[in-house]
Amino acid sequence: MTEHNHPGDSQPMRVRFGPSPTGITHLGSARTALYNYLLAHQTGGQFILRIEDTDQKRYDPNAEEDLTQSLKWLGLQWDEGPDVGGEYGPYRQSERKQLYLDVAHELIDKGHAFYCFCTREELDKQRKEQQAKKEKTRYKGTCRNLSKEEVQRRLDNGDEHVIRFKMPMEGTTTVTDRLRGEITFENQYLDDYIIVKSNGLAVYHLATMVDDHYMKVTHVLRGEEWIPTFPLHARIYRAMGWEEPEFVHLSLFLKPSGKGKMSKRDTEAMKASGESIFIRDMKGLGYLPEAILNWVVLMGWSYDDQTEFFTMEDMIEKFSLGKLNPKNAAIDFKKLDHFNGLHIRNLAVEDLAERLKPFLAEAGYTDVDQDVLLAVTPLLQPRLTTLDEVVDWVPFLFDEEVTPNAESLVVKKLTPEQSLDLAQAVLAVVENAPSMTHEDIEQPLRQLAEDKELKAGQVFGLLREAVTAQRVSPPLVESMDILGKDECVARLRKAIIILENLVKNGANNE
RNA sequence: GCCCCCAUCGUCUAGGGGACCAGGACGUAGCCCUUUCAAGGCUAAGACCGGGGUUCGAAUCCCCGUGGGGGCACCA
Repeated sequence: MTEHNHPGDSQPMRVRFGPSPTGITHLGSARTALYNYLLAHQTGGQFILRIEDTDQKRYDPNAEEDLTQSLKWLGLQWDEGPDVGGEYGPYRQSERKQLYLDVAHELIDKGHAFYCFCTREELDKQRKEQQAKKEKTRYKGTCRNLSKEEVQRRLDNGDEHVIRFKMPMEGTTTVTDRLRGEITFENQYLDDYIIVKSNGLAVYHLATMVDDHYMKVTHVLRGEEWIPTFPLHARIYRAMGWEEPEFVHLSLFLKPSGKGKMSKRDTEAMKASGESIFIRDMKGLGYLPEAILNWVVLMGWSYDDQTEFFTMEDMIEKFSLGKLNPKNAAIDFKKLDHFNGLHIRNLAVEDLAERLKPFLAEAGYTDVDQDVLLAVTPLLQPRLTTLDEVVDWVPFLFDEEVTPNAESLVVKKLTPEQSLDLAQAVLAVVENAPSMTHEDIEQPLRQLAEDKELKAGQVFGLLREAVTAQRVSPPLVESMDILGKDECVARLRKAIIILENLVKNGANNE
């Protein structure tokens, strides 16, 4: 176990989030970005957004837009980045090509890197041979010790080439990860990694180290999938004589089953069941950014043995590298639902009402009455798990025509005739009440139930169907109050007609 | 196949040699509250991967197994 807190943890941290624009922003990225954001804000440092677009083949022009939209929606605004600038720009790797080349050449001059003219075909062949012989796969070193003259000759000749890092053949490389302590690799199992491609663009390994150095990044937070190439990264730093930042390799998110990382197939299966790991989808699914953040911050980090509800403010105050957990975590959407409910309940009524509007609009309720919305929102607040559920609760308030179901109007344990009779009695109570408030309506209705030797539930059940025509609804009396007495009376009359018809038809059938 | 990381309830986790017959949360079950549905309150079941050490004492430290995960590209 490493110590929990390092002396440098309270110094301003310069951290960066470096996504490659190749796909849709997902939960794993959101967590990395969040941790970075938290650290920067907690220490008064800077959160840098750097676009790592050195792979032109996989480049997706929509990815960057999706990324910035997702981060902004989550509330993770960066201090420096391609759109906002900063004194260490540019913040897009494709615009920093020369810088990487300069470092690569310096590495060559210092004897830490070399030009390689081997063709892909040769390389593939070598690799296959090694695999067939069950040997470790490592570059054979054909171009490792070419003479200066030979190199110059082939360069002048325009021969296609890459630049490789010269990894020692023997000895070990020890690197330090914040969560795991020292990790030692045997150099013989490492490789002479390509650091500049034949098109002249650096690969991740070079570009990112160069950027982190020149952008004065103090703490690198990245996924654990980078541990295998960590020795290369450390060696680049050391070869250049740069001071290494602190490296923190975060645990990976596993699919809900806990078996492996999310694959494309998994994400599609998820969508079918109304779940998604893509931030832009989660918005439409009715999740709050506050809830997503709260959920995700706890996948790999904890505060103490009790507290789990966190606002952004809480997280900024309480987050710490020392409490990070290196164990991979399976995604659990049930827990997200829980946090979403918690954060919905934590919202101010006006705020929640505003956030419900897009979902109402989606269902066709484009011009809802603001007063009605504000009146019903507190009733919905403890009942909603996701925002989209609002449409299940409010049709009775916003639909033009509300028609109760005849069968449902028949009260439990009563005949249609008795139900009709009861409905008329209920109508009388409602008509006589001065208002639809608890004080004016609840007690008379209970009295009615008592007089008729019925359970309160039977009376309220009939009334609920008549007034809302919904199987479930917000609390009845409050709902009636929102509707107003006149509307309640009208709906009750309509229900009575429906019951009368039922009784008539029932009689005919007999 | 080779290299690396990880290992506490089904899941997320607390745990830093004695405070642990292992605590919290989600989920599950039951009860209470209740006009529907929730929310809320209470309760229950549920875990230290196995084996060796070290130690008076191990969930905690070490080793070996096993299991899970990741990496082995002119992708990141």
